[in-house]
Amino acid sequence: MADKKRRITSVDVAREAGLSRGTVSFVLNNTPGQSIPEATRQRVLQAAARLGYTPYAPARTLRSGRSDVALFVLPDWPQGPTMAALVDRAAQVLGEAGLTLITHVHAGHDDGLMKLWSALSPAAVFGMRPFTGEELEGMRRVRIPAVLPPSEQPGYDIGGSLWISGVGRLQARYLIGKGHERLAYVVPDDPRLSALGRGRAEGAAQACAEAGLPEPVVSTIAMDAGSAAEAVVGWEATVTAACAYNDEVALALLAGMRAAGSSLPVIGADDIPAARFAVPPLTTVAQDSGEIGEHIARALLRVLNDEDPALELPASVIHVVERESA
Amino acid sequence: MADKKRRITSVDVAREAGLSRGTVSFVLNNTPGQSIPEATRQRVLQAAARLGYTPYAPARTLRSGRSDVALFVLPDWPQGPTMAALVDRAAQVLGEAGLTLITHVHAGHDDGLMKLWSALSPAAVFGMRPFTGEELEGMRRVRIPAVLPPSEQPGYDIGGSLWISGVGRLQARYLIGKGHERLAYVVPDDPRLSALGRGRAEGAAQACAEAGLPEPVVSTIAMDAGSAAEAVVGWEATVTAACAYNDEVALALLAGMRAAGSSLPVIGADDIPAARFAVPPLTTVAQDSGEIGEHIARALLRVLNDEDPALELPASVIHVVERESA
DNA sequence: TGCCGTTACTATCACGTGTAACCTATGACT
DNA sequence: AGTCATAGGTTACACGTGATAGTAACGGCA
Repeated sequence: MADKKRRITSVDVAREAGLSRGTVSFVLNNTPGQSIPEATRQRVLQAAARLGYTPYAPARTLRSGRSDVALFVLPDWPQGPTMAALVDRAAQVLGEAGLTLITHVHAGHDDGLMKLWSALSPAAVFGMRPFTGEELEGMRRVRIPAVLPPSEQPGYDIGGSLWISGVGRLQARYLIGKGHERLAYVVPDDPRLSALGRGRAEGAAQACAEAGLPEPVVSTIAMDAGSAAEAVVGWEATVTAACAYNDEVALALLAGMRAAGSSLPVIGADDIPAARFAVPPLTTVAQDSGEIGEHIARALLRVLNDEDPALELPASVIHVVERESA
Repeated sequence: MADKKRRITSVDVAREAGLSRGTVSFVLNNTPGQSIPEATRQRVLQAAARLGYTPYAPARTLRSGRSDVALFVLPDWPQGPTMAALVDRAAQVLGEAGLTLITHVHAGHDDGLMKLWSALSPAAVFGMRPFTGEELEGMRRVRIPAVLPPSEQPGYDIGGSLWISGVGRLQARYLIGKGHERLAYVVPDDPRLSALGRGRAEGAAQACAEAGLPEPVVSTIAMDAGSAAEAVVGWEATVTAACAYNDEVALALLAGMRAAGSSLPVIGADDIPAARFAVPPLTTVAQDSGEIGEHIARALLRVLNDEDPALELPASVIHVVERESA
């Protein structure tokens, strides 16, 4: 076999079928407005199958100006199963529309994103984190058809506020509904999470304001029981319940309270698998990440069709999972 | 602005600089064997910067036959921070070599991988899970230069055995070192995890055999405390300590033992953040995922240079984190 | 018969890039 | 003065594909 050398192109298929390359292309793309007898069509299809022909994406993209990959830019903070389910479902929906979903974790410690666009020239990009002005400018330059950063981009807030401040709001409302009036909001000291942490804390603050209550005390902790215990002790008797930025922080908080000998209601966020096994089992705000993923995918597809992307994400995609910690 | 219409090509840069496109290309790629005076070089560079020129990847790939994206195929089972750190580090190493790392979670419920190769035509592919024969055949067809599935491919076992059976072996050895002679190995009932679960259980079995002990009892549990309690009760008094497939299973097991009123030593795997906050804090096997990521990246690069990829992964990348659960 | 319309194709261009081949002054050397 | 090497470029081709324009054969119809 001359295997190692050349890739199989549509020219090979044409030769094998005894037809011209144009005809092959018409058949393989079922180009509308062409009349092709069934016999010829089969001849092409079988020749292609026999040779194992696969169209070469770069050439196709170059010619048509449209690639069929969609790109999700993920932030580098730790991603749980929530995000995985979201991406999985989005991939499924986009796949039905002929798009392949790719994810890229971008740590932000370099200008990798620029390279990424030029390396992929994706048909659509969605950012799980807001893009910087510089990044947006770069995308504008290479004319990427669809951009949907969560929030911060007016008109493009695909429910970003729901994931972020919405979660905080729901946590606070739940505790307020249980009769608590002085809340704490606990965020981790990981700088990568600070933006998101602030956003959720603000959501909680809004809920408090709506209920005519004072703002929550915001405490930053390191991810160990000692640091959490310090924070708990610092609240003295003023705080009666705490929201955690996510379940891991909530677990740290529970550990801290065990160490400090205190015991306050705690509500987490994300419903990680470990939450149900905590002591006590953790009450938390869960997201229907599959639905969110589908939602994002559909919005991307609408943007690709030059339609209005702004779909409202139903509030039902986040809800409280009540266990015993609050 | 005629913004929306055309993308900026090297022709535009050439016109702006008052030179031919060839010269522009030579400068931008600093092609060796060309003599270009500094003045001209600057003229080109500044023109490119002024216009915000970015080379168009599909065209470049088409011409050169070599794309600069590397692809990690991730399995669809839940990925923790371990995998994230691995990918992040690998992306960094590959980035230094001019490659952009892309990840794709493949649920396996379709033929998406085929599409993926044709959509990306990556320079290199690494699979976090073994590939099927069909998939390998597809890759061979489109002539993807590098393939490094973990294990199962002779000569391509880039330490796969270390992550899989190696972890199980280390868990069992630790418990054996503590004087236990009858072990259980607990795997989750998630079918996506069964292959990996079996692999780790086999590692534990090997360690037992080496120590002249009977095989571990393998128990499959659903991820809730009730199911875990059942398994624990089923062991009666024969089992004196348990290895868990991962930390989440270990946490379930601890919850199950609380429910069943028993208390056996348990060792987990992966060292997720929640492990240190468990009751009791979880002893577990941690992996230095950054180092593993770097390792994989370097192996990929070697394969791209037609060198031998087989690097030994040092055993030090996995180690026991001793806490109180075992 | 002459003209038209349809069928079933083929020939050709364009996409943007990398690079081998070619071209033209300018000195240097015999 | 003639030859030649070299710096400093320019031209032309190839990569594989999608689509548009063209063309030969053929049937229908006046």
